[in-house]
Amino acid sequence: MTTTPEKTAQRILVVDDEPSISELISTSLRFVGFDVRTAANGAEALRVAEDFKPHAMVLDVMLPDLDGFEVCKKIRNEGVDTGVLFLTAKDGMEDKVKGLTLGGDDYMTKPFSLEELVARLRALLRRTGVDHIKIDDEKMRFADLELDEATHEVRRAGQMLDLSPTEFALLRYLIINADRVVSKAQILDHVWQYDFRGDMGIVETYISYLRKKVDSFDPPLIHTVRGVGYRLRMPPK
Amino acid sequence: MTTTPEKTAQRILVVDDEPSISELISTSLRFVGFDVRTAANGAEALRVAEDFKPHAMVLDVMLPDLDGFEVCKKIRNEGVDTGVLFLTAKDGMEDKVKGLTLGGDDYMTKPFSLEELVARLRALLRRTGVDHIKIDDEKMRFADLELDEATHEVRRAGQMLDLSPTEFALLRYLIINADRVVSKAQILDHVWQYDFRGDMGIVETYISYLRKKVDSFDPPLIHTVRGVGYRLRMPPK
DNA sequence: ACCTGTTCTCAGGAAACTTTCAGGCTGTGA
DNA sequence: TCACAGCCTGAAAGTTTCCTGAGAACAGGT
Repeated sequence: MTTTPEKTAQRILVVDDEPSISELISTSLRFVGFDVRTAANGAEALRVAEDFKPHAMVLDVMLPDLDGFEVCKKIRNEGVDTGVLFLTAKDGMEDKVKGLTLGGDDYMTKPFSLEELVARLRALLRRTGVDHIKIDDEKMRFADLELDEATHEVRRAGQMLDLSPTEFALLRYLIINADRVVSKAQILDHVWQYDFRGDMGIVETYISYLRKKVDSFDPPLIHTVRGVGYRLRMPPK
Repeated sequence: MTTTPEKTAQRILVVDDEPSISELISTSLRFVGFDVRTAANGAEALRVAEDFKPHAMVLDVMLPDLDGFEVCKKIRNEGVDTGVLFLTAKDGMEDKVKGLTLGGDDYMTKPFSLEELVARLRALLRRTGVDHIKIDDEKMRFADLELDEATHEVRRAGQMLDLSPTEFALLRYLIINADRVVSKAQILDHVWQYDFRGDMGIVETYISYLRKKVDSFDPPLIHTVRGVGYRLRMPPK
């Protein structure tokens, strides 16, 4: 996708009281090019939002002081026009959040995968339209590979491939990082849910699956960099 | 949310004293492209209407100061020519509303589904005819499927199908989002009433019903995308 | 009150997907 | 060239998701 470093990085405010989660999210978002700031509670969020004027927020529903909805409402009342991606534990809370997905906001239940988070956040920004910033359309491409978020279709050389959800997420991650080497640990962190406690063998397994489907064509695009990780690229001719 | 004030967006005034409802409605309407303003009571509604000149209003019958009919009457006396979609709780009121809802106006009882609200509002605008604004016609199509908003009739390959209201709404939602994957959560949010507390199993059930009726033909159009949602599409040839 | 069509819950089973594991292969450094 | 760590891949077990039938609950009309 060659995400050229945007002139005006989009500003994201991350609000979560668990430092580990908060940090996990913010480093990921920075990594993919957002301008991130964090807050650990509602009051701080309000303060930060005031002059940071985020384009979007990642907002835990359950905060020590206010709840996420309050925070959201207050910030908007302050005139900050921002989309919100709510985070919620996988419990009853889900219901409460549902209605909000209509306005263009969105929500995810914990635990989630970081890829998923980024994908949703991008979709959200696209909808809530900060239109002076160039937003990539829903299709990602690399070489003769084409991956469509909206339809979940993947093609190679025009031919449709049938991928499972995990395969899809893995390929998306590779495309995002096209031409760069990504380690198995990175892949695990971004494609799997953040609390996954399995071994990295599973990445190998999925790379193998992907190769069978994606690289049954010529030339192969998924390359192993021994001792380091994997890399998506055109082979030098 | 941003929604850069479109040149020709139709203006809707939402009047409801419950902020949560008001917000739910207005964000939804903005999301589908209307230019929305809100008011929390009759007096404010009059004030806003005066210079906003809405093409239509969504108006709660029960307001803290005036009742919805009064508001409606006064606004029209001011010379603002606007259709009205009344909202009413599901109680005795219904009959009264029915009687008073003449002309091109319409009403719905709470809770409603947001898709329904949008559909009705569009129908209303069509009737009260702001005809310099281009309006989509009442029939939606996808492949050999044909769905008529006005008559609530559905055909596949020219043959009439008999769908229940929920089935109809679900199919409409799928057609609106033809070719894109929609998650069960999205479906639930848009097709079911906003306070529905059930689980997503019901979506599966209704998809199953729809398939029996709609996809007893060839080719099947309703496809499941495992782990993601459903998608209406022509199968690849 | 009764019938009818509709909505919703539930549970079994089928299928798809994920994860683990182990044996074999390969590249690299000694 | 050998040995070994790193990698690949098939197979099987484990888990999740989806489909569908059956029936309870409900509403509207007669």
